[in-house]
Amino acid sequence: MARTVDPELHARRRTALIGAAAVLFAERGYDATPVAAIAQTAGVSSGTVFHYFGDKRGLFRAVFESDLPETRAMIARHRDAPDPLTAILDLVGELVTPALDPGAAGLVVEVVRQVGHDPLLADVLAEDERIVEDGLRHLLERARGSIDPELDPVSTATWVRAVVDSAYLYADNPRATAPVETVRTIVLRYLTGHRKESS
Amino acid sequence: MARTVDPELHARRRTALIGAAAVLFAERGYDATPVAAIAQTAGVSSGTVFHYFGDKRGLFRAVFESDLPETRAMIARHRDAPDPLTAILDLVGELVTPALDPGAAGLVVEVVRQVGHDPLLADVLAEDERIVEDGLRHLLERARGSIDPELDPVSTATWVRAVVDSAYLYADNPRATAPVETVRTIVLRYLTGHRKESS
DNA sequence: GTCTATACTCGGATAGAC
DNA sequence: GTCTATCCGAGTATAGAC
Repeated sequence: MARTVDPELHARRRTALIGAAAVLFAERGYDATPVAAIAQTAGVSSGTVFHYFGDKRGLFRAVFESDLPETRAMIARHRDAPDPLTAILDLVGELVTPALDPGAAGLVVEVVRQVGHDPLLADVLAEDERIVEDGLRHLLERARGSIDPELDPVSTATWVRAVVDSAYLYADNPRATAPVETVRTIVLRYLTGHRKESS
Repeated sequence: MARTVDPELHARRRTALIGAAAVLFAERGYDATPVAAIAQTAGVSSGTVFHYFGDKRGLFRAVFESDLPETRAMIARHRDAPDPLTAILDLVGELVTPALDPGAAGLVVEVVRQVGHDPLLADVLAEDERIVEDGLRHLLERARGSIDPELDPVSTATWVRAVVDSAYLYADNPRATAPVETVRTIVLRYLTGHRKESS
């Protein structure tokens, strides 16, 4: 045995690296970002990166693994809210908010690029999707009374997620104004707009 | 002057190549598809591909350039329809329909991957977006009376397009059932659902 | 550093147009 | 019959995998 590292320092370095990786991968793209640049931004040596994450791919994956706990917490927070429809809208708002980050669009592109090359990354993303979709489905079932009864909770949960994702796709489109408010409105009207149905 | 080729044969070869390229790029991805495989599928030699499209990138681009005229025609067809709201919904339906194609999801991924590497491809896609968004904006302005008056035509046209694109993003998701009908419903309710607004 | 796979080139062959 | 745009496909240079 040798030196045991301060676990708090360890965690701080991890988050620093993940943060730097998210920014640089988003700005310059995965291939064009040397691991050394990320290490330097985070203030550690490039060897440390490999020690923490195994390889460059693992670092990229960690960016998304790191929000799994947050996603879980977010879903848990809304799961048992008194008004399920309001909970769905608040959840949707929270899900869209990170799309306001300037790097969001860049990261989306890199995810699409990399997911085909890294099955483990695909697993991480699938897990994230599962968590969100389960939470939405549960809330949709609870909201049965206040939303369109024709909407099947399973496919509707997927479509709500689809609309949320479109905000990420359009994150750098200047005409896609007020994403949080707009996506909330679209989802609210989709779920409740079963009155005035023509055509 | 010398040998002028039968223009019909020329066009047939072009479409055959574009069709084969669309299928193979969607199935195997851009990098993993040799030009020779596309040439063989289309029944021409690999040299002909370069003769027609310049380089591999140009062939990929041609897949999307080739539906610019169709997009223009589609927009023109709906532009002066008597009922603008119905026209918007029909247009949305037509825009989503190609997402039913088995290759749609694969092609979307490849577009996202390639667009950063090919400014000319970006131009083609931007032109397609411009055509669709102009058409939608025009119809939204005409529909002023029958839709939510708070909706700004410019940003709403973009958001409608965003919802349409989400159907492509989710084209291979088995839970995203009935994309044409669902996207039509989402858009209809978004545009007209200004009654029951709570939260 | 080696080696495979493949994007692209190029000289020659072909098949109309005149 | 000649001339040349078009097409073919083997060859080459090279980028990426291991």
